[in-house]
Amino acid sequence: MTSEETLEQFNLRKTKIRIAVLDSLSQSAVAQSYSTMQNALHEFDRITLYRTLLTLTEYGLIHKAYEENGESFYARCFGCTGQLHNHEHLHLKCSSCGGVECVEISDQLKSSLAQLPFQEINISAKGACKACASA
Amino acid sequence: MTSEETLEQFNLRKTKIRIAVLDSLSQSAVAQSYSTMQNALHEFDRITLYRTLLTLTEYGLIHKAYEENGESFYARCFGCTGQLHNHEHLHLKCSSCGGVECVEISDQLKSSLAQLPFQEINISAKGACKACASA
DNA sequence: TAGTTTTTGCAACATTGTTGCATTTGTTGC
DNA sequence: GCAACAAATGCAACAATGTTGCAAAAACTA
Repeated sequence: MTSEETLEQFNLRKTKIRIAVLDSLSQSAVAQSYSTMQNALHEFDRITLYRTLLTLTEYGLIHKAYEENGESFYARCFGCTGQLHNHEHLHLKCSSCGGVECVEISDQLKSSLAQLPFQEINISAKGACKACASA
Repeated sequence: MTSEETLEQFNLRKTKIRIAVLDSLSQSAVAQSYSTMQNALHEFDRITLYRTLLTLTEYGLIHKAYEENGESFYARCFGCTGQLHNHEHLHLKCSSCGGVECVEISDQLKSSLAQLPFQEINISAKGACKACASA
């Protein structure tokens, strides 16, 4: 599904920056930081980018995958809604390239997590991402 | 062990703010945010607080337990060094009082995590902390 | 295409992170 | 306790991000 179709499905206006952000995150293997996106989308105002990220997060189209030292990394969200996120993965911050990758987790780990009496469980880790590990 | 003795053990100078920060975090059941500490320790300069947190983190006396929306929460660190942290717990952000609590995790979950080929594995969750759950 | 609603871009300000530097404080040897 | 040295503090200054208000522009609807 194209970014335009996705926005239409959620009854969101198809503006240039929303399409650009969704396109960019959809094509990216890793989650992107605010500053990275700001550089890539420098034709747009930074406040507009900020508000676009808020809106897309609110509707569950993207989510903040990782946050470190005040830097936020956003990823395209599939199978999530504004309320419920698909947490069948962990967020791996690559020690080599600095990118943030979503990694599937084992069934054993999933069942262990399912027993916890908490919501919004989030696992992050550091190591080598797929691209850097195979390089 | 008192905060003064701890600082001595690590060959760190026993300054007022270091003792105040260690005392505050040692007595606190939950991790404290930068702004909370800034308010509590307003007789000290905010840059000094910032550098104190850096130094104590570097020596493994405290650690950044949780980070959300640019707000960092610090906790007293026991059984950790600058290099290796004791990650036998998860960080629970209380939906009610906003505090961050360290919660012990099950052996099953520990063994699941031990199988992951990553370092610095960190789990955070949202729910009711001990104090708020029993209230 | 005109009218309505939403979004954008800009100004403005708050908070946090960060560095340089002069002053103050902690520590050590006498 | 005091002098001397090293380290830490407090302040100025600036960068990045977060956040709100508002007029202009763009997207949608009839």
